[in-house]
Parts: sequence; structure tokens; C-alpha cells
Amino acid sequence: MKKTPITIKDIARELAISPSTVSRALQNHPDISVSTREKVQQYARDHHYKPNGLALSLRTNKNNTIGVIIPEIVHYFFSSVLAGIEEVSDEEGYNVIVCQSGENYDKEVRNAGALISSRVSGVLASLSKNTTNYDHFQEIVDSDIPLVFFDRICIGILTDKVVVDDYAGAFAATEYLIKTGCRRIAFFSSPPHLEISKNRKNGYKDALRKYKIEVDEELIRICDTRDEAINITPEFLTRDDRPDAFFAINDQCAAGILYAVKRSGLNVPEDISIFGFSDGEFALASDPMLSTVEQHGFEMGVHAARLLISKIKGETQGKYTNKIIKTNLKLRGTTRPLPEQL
Amino acid sequence: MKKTPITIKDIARELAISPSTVSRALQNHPDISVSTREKVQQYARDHHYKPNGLALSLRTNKNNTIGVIIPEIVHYFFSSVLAGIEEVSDEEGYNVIVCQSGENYDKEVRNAGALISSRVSGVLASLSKNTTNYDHFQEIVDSDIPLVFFDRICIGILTDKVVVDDYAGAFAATEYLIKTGCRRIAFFSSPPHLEISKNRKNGYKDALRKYKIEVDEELIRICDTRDEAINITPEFLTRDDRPDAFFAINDQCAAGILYAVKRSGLNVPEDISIFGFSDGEFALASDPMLSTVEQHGFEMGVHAARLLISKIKGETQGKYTNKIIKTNLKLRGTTRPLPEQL
DNA sequence: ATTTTCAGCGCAAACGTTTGCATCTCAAAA
DNA sequence: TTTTGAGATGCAAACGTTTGCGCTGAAAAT
Repeated sequence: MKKTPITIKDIARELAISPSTVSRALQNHPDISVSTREKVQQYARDHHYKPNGLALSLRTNKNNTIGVIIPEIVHYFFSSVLAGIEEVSDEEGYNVIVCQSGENYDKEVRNAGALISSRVSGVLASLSKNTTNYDHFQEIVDSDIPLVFFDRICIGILTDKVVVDDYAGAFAATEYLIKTGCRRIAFFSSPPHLEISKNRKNGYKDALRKYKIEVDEELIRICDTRDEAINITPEFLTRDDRPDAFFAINDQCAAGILYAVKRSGLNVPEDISIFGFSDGEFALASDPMLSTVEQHGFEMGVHAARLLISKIKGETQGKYTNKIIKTNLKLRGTTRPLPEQL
Repeated sequence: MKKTPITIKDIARELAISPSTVSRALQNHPDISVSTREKVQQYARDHHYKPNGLALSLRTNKNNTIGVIIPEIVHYFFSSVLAGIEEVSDEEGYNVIVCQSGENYDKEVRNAGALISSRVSGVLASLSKNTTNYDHFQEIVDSDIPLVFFDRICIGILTDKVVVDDYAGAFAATEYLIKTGCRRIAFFSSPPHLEISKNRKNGYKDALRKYKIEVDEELIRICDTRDEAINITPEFLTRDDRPDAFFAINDQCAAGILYAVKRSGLNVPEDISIFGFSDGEFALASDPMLSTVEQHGFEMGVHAARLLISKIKGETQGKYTNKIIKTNLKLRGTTRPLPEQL
């Protein structure tokens, strides 16, 4: 029931030796005699000595802490990434400070400042939707803090990046829809300035072009939430040339589309196919279950963290890695099966 | 492009004054002349001076950081709580270190140790499923670090707690099922040593008793995941005296039940009613949408964090609060409507 | 003209560690 | 007996801040 935690000095005083000796004894420094070392270690164990991480950090100007800036915590994909980050950080002895920007530029800037103040050893970040100025991230790299972007990356800043293969995922999903007979495929996307939006749109368009299907800009809309999808989808369905498939930027949006389509009396996947992106538990709960592009968020977190830590340790001098995580199609109930003949 | 961040000493040297003056100037200390103060603040701004949180923490032996130990990050309820914690922590100027126990006792112990080493200002924790020894948490309070449990609390340790009103929520859900005509209500629960399991089971049983319905232990099973539910539910459905309702400890489990029931050809909610617990996006994706007990995870996080911070500030001396977050029923498609007459 | 007052600033210690260097003690080598 | 040297330990500085106290000089009071 100590009011204040036990320190090296306390041990030194108690054992009538100097703090330096205690420090060395605890590190198994060869200079210290076995008897002293054991006395010290015994005492430390008995009194639950825990090194003061702060003091240590101050000396080395590196606290073993990684800062993470993500748009939303309550979000299957991002929380998966976070879990991956946490896992390797824990293995490597780092703590994880998590900051939620809430898709809010100002808060993102505050987050970045807080992390610099905390003198974190490194930062992992995914951009907020409405971030278009990147000075706060530049400040991080100027402060000599290793920085790795993941998923929603920023191309303006020279640093490592880990992204999902958005282009290939979107291409494959679109191609699959085409192969199962869809010709008018609507694409619901996030704001266009985000890299993921651009890449996925390119994948979508290129797949269409490959099969000589004209890209109809009318079928491309900005819509990335369930509620928006429920509102917007009906107007597509009542048109003469209604789409026969929807490709959604995320599963929430896909679920909203599914809901609206079912309510309109059309059948999924007979009349309309739906493809989501970023597999979550979510996709399993719907009926029929969502076909979606698996993003492997956990693995992305793992890779991003590993990359950052090797950066922190200075193992990868000057090189800027651009890791791409493969996606794959998870075919379930909202799409038709592939015709037998190849 | 400084290799090392700018410090108070740097400013002092540059402006040919002492570090103490700089420090005071930055804090708007009245002892400092206006001209000096402005010179210093100007310089600090121009050079992006950011106070070194570590040094500050070392002095006060309090870093403005809150540690959180949760079983799973990728989990709607827990991530909601985390989001609530993050929000008030940010408002109050605290960072949040998040540790994931992964429902693993050993990792939980390591997490606790790491947080003590980091000298966090306070800890928020929710127990892992298989934790039955609480020494690591006792060590936290012995280290004089304020501790607040939330949701999966531990009654053995004298500290603040924030819980959902599990009993009332379970009671209300069960009562609703009864009022809509259900008589044989199965209850799928988490491991029995958890307080939430006990409380919800009591609510369930008491509601049955209130309506003079015998408690059938055969209808109570340990099952708290989607996959388990899909496996276990069918054997209930084939019995002569099959249940006419299921009350699940969480929505994943409820979704699994729903899936199994639909697959068996029975109708929801006509033949079988289903009630979940802990509202998530999840509950909206299913068809029909899940009726569930809203847990208000975000608010729980907000309250827990507020409580902890007031504890850290020493505002609530010696008192141990036991905050209870109200639940409420979210009635959707997996339950029948209440009959008109009251 | 002398004393008092006080605004404005600097000194130095402290927070808990680590670490290069100095110091001390003996026993072995010279 | 003296020198050498290795083994064991202590000293002190440093990391970046804050803060109690003391110092200085000039204006105000006597």
C-alpha cells in the first residue's frame, strides 16, 4: 500500500548501495558481483519494483509508444487494423496510443500535435475523409518521428504506406458481376479526393472497358453510408434503365442498398446483384449474406506496425516501402454464381 | 528538418535568457514582463515548439494518459465504449493507451504490468472471460493508480464500477417476450462466473417467475458466439417442446440463432421470437432486423472516463461510485408486437 | 539621501534512469 | 615488497521541465 511506487533509489538506500549499482544489477551487467545482483533482484521482486518508463523515455527521448490516428474506432475495418497493430506492438514491447479523428480535420490536427507532444516513437495514420491539407503530418516527419500511412494514405508526403489493393479488388468484383451477366453496374463511392475512391473507381471503370461496356457516369454516385444508400437507391430502381448490379464502397452502404432493393420488391440476386467492400461480421448478418471484397484489415495492421517498428529501429534507412495487401472476393448470397462454362 | 525537437533550453539560449524565464513566459506567469513573454511565445510559435510531455510527466509523476484494458477491440460494444472513452479523454487532455487482452488471462496480466510501468494516470478495465484471479488489478490499486471497471466488472476489488443494468434489461426483454405470447424462452449465456451472465440470468428468471412460468434449466445454455449458436440451435428446434423464443447474451449469438431458425424453415417472429443484447450495426443488417437490448456502450465509455478522471483529479475522495447505465429495448423484426389491450 | 518595495529574472534542485569514468580493494604477478 | 590489474562499486551528468527562493536594480516612500 505504498503511496508512491518504489524506485531504484529506494532499493539503493535500503540495501546501502548506490543507484548505479542497482541499475546495473537489474540489467545483469557483468560488472556486478553475483551476490549483489541477486540481493538486488530479490528485493526488487519482493517489492514489486516496476521501472519508471517515463524516466527511461526521457533519457532516450524515445518512449516505447506508437500513436495511431484513425477516422473511427467503431468501424469493423479500422478496428480490425487497430487489433493487428495492437498485437504486434504488444509483441515488440510497444504501447499503443489511439486517437480517433472522427472524420474531422481539426481533431486530426489536434491528434497529431498531441502525439508529437507525447514524443511517441512512431505514428500510424489513416486520413480523415475531409482532410486535404497535410501540414500536421509533415510536422510529424519534420519532428523526426517515423510515420506510416495505411489505407487512406496521403501521397503528398514522403513516407511508408500500406494499402489494400483497391484497384485489383474493384476490378475483380466488377469483372465478376459482368461475368455473371450484369451490364449496368452502379458504383457508390466515397468522396473522390480519397485515394481509395480513385483507385476503386479506376478498377471499376477498367473492368467495364475490358468487356466493352460503356462507363455511364450517371451510375456513379457519392454514397458511403447505410442511411444514404437507403435514400438514394430507390431513385435508381425506378428508372427504365435501372442498374442490374450495385458495387458499394463498403458493406454498410451495400447493406443499405440491399435493404432498399428488397423493400422495392426486387429480388437479390436474381434481379439485382450487390457487391460490398471490406468484409465484416456485418456482411454475415444480412439475408442474403453479402458478397464482398475482403480487405484483411488485421493483416494490414500487422504489416503497418511491423513496417513502423523496423523504421523506428532504424533498420530500413531511407527506403520508403509501399506495401500492398491483396484483396480477395468473398462470394455469398448477393451475387449470382458464375456460369459453368468458362 | 531538425533532427531533435526544439526544447525550452534551445529557446533560452537563442533569446539569451534562462530556461526558467522561458518556462514561465510560456505559462503566462505574471512575474514575466509582457515584452519578454511575447518574444518567447513568438519564437516558440515560429519554431513549432511542443512541450516534452515525458519530462513534464516525470516531474509530476503523472502522465496525462489513461490505460484501457478490453477483451476485444473488434467488437461493436467494446469499440463503442472505447470511442466514448477516447472522446472525453481527448476533451480533458488525456491520451488513451489501449490494450487488448484477447480474452486471455496471461495477456491481461501483462497489460496491467505494462500500464503500471508506463505510469498511466488511471486505468479503465473490462475483464477477460477467463479471468478469475485479480491480483494484477490489486497491484494497480496498490500502486495508487485510480482504477475503474466497466461492464465486465470484478467485485473482489474495492473500486469504482460502471455497469449496464443487465438485470433490468434482461428482465424487460424476457417480460416483453412473455407479453407477446412466448412461454418457453431459451436463454443463451456467456460463462456463468461473469457478473453480466449472473445478472442477466437473474433478470430472465425473475421475469419468468413474475408470470408464474417455471424455469427450465434445459433451456439455459452457454453459448455466446454466432458459430456456436448455429451449431446448437437446431437441436432445440427439433424437440417436441421446442422453445418459442430465444434470448441471447449478445447480437452475434442472436444472429446465429436467427440464421439457424430460418434455415430450419420456421418463421421469425411468427413461430419463434428472438431477442439479442447489445445493439450494434449488426442488428440492423439482419433480416428481419434484430430486436435487442440497447446497451449504450458509448455512454458507458463516457461515464467510465469521467469517473476515472474525477478520481485522478482527486475530486471524489474515498467514495466508490457504482454507476449503472440504463438499458432499453429496441424492438424490431424478430419479436412480435405487443397485443393492443393492456 | 537613505531606506523600502517590488517587478523581473536567474540559480539550482528535483523527478527516475542510465552510463562513462573514476575510485577502491585485493590478490596475483613482478 | 612493490607494481599491475581486474573486479566491484560509486560519482556525477544528462534527458526537459517546473518552481521555491534569492538576487538585482530602479522606482517609491521616508
